[in-house]
Amino acid sequence: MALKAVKTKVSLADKAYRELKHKILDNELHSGQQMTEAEVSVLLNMSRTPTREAMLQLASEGLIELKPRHGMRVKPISIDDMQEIYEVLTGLESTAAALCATKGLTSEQLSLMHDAVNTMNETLDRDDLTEWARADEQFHRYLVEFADNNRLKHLVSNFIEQSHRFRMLTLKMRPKPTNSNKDHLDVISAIENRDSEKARLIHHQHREKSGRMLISLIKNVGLNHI
Amino acid sequence: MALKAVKTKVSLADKAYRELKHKILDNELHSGQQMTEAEVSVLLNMSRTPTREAMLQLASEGLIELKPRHGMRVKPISIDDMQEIYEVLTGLESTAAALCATKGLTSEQLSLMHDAVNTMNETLDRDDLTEWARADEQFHRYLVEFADNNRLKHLVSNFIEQSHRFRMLTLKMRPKPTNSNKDHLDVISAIENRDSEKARLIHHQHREKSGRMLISLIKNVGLNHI
DNA sequence: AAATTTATTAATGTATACATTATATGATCT
DNA sequence: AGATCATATAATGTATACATTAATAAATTT
Repeated sequence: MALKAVKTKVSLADKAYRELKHKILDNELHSGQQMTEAEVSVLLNMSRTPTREAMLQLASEGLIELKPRHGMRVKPISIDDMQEIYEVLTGLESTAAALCATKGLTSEQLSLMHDAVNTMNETLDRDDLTEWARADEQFHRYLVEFADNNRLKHLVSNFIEQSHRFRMLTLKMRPKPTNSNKDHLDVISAIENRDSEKARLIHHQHREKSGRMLISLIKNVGLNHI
Repeated sequence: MALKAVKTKVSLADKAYRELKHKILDNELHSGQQMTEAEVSVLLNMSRTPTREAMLQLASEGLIELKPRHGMRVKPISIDDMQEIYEVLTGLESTAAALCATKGLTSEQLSLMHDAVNTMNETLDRDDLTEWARADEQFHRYLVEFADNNRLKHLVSNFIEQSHRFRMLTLKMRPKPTNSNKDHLDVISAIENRDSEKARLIHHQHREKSGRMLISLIKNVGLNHI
């Protein structure tokens, strides 16, 4: 039996969206950097139409801003922006934690969350902060995915992306996150016990605290924007 | 001195977006109704390009879904969708209530909220449910606006829009909302007392209860979608 | 009559052309 | 040198043309 190549047709607009987003999140396109539609279409090697659609989408997601006759600009994130982003993200994830406790999780789901906590411990032990951050984000994404609310999941994903650059910037500046996992385990425990208020509260305090710390780190370095 | 006409240049894409949105929210375009790009461009009397941009935006906001070669479809809202929407909306608005209490409101802001409550009482007294709903929504929008977080405000606005059709559908089916304003006043009081947990909790229970009621009303009529 | 195959049509995604006009540049004046 | 005005240019928003191909209709086979 001949093996057929699986061919998923990706539109150019979708390709443009993904590539631009990747360049922004990985700092290949810097904060404040401007590009006209024509420049973006040259960069991505396609006509203006799909790049324009991609840019409109990224603008609605808050990663870039569009200025007529000046094209797109990678949105600098001010301290106020960070504050806003964290307030929303904290509220959304706490809602997810509460929903997990209300709806209940399977043992497989709980196991995955424990795995993420274990990975965080291991990566901390060997001082691998990048991998720690990955496992941390994975834990948070599980929390939201298992809340079983697709709209919530997409919202949180967008806010995690918006916060990506300042989380990565501060990763090497912050104290080693040795207490993080106590909160994570307490949240898991509250979920297991179906205590939605406790799950919500613990996670809320956890997120609020880390948001405050990130913001003060950035302020202490004298940055107004990133 | 000659009076100059104030001219704000609105793009056709923006015009298309607003008109389509208006038609959906006011049920001029019915749930499940399909239109190809060409049909929409005839309806709106413009070329496909701006209508396409408008449709992409409305799709990302969840009011329509796009299906290649079939165009757009006004998104029917299932019971599950309603549940999701209310879970998110409840979480977001509760976050706003808590933020209002944390940040504190001016006496003007508090006065506006009291005005909305008074309007609700008056409209209830004369059995004007449509105006009551307007005042109710106004109260909720104040809550979010005064939380002073632009991202949160836009999110809530989008979810209020998504919930608009089923709120309007159930408006005449629901019991007269005689207890609503006790909750509203309690929230205002908690905000005045700078008690963020209490503001959050009261509002959360309030929203959760009304969400459950709306959903059960729709189920009792035997509808799976609206 | 139902199932399968073939041909045709039309819908989208993209590229390109065009019109409008904001912005940059250059010239002139103070 | 700085301010103002005029002009040219280029960026966007829109319309239109084109290529691809999914979906539908028609023809053929069972």
